[in-house]
Amino acid sequence: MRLIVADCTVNYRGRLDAHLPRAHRLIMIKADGCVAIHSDGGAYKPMNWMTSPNILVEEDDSLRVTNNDDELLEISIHCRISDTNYDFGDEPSLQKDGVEAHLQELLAINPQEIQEGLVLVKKEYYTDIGPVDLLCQDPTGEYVAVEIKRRGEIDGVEQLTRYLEFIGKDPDHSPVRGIFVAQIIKPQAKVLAESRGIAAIEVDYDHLRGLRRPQLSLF
Amino acid sequence: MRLIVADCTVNYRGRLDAHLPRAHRLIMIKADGCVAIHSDGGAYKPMNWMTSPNILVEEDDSLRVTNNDDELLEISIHCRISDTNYDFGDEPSLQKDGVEAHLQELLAINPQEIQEGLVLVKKEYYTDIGPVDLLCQDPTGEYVAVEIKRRGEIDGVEQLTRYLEFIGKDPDHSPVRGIFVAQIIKPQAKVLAESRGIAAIEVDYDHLRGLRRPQLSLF
DNA sequence: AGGTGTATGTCGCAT
DNA sequence: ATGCGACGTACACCT
Repeated sequence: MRLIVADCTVNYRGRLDAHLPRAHRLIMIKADGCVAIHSDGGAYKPMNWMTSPNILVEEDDSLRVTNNDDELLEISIHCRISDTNYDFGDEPSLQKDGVEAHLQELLAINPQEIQEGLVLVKKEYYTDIGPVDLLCQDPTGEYVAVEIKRRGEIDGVEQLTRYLEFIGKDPDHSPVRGIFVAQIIKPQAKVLAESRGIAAIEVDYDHLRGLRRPQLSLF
Repeated sequence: MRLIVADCTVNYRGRLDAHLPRAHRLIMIKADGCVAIHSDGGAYKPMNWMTSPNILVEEDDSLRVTNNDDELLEISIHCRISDTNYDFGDEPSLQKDGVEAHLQELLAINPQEIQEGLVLVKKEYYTDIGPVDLLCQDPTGEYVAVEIKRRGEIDGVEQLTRYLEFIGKDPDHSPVRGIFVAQIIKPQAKVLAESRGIAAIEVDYDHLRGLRRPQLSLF
């Protein structure tokens, strides 16, 4: 990783045009070639950048970065304050846990936690318009499309509505009803869902995590 | 801006749990207090971070960053390779051109560029479910809701559909039809829009920028 | 504080 | 390559 601290002016031309007037900034060039320009405030994200792959042409007083989408990042360096290079070696992989995927797994194993009697037919059921999180059947044999979110908002209801519209046209899986599942569901999303005949159900992640395997039926 | 290059281990606990095994990385602490941990590859964005405002507690061999949402970023420093601090002074503001807001302004001045005879009623017409980009009227007096995107995709059509549904219920602005405007509209979005009776119209930003004022009518 | 929309969103996965 | 959904999305702006 190369870190250049410099007094510089920056222009970007591509998906939009952007101009950074002259000031002191950090220019970060990573091993994969991506370039980012950070100011000292505002946000953790850079003010300007160019992702990899790209072509970097360096001169004494400038860096010109281009990619194959005709985007251009041009850095004029008025004064170089520092310019250091570090070898970081290998990066061991980042480990993450606890996102929607996990919630989906837990509910796939325990669909009865969504609604009494639900049985899983297919996890990640791929339709032409996108994947349905869980396709289930209820005790009457009716199909149930389940959309799972960490936080339930309006766009999730829209998404499930599209799936229901699509699956409803498929005679093999029709009739079908929808259930919108999330840890927390916003009032608007709840209203929209119910106005469309979609059940909105909140589930507790910690409770689900406690269930290692399907609950044994008492009957 | 403070830049620490160090051999470190990182843990984040909050909206998810994440763990970064021991390796060499850059720790960036900006003037506003936000903290970001960058590896040397992958992307311009940090592997882990904590936005401002937060509370940073520093010890010889660790940084502990917490915020008021009970999120925790914990950096154990095994070996400090460098630790430097820079004063960047003021950051003059970033200037951007070509974002949706500009497209919206240009079309608000020249609604006839969307469709012959359109007249602007209100820019950013706020409804209870969100702002409609442009509310216009056509020569017959019918209301026209215009949704503007840089790139036209399905979610934009959904958005406009919600607005139309809502405005349609308002006797003062009913009947209403919709127009979906973008520089480029994806085929699926075009199909979805037209299946809902919404016109999908592509406009040229550079052409619009050339029109400083409304075109004079020839008639 | 909460809701909604934008972003040079980025990223990953399936088709 | 394109389509689609998730993201610790972050962020600005309006009610």
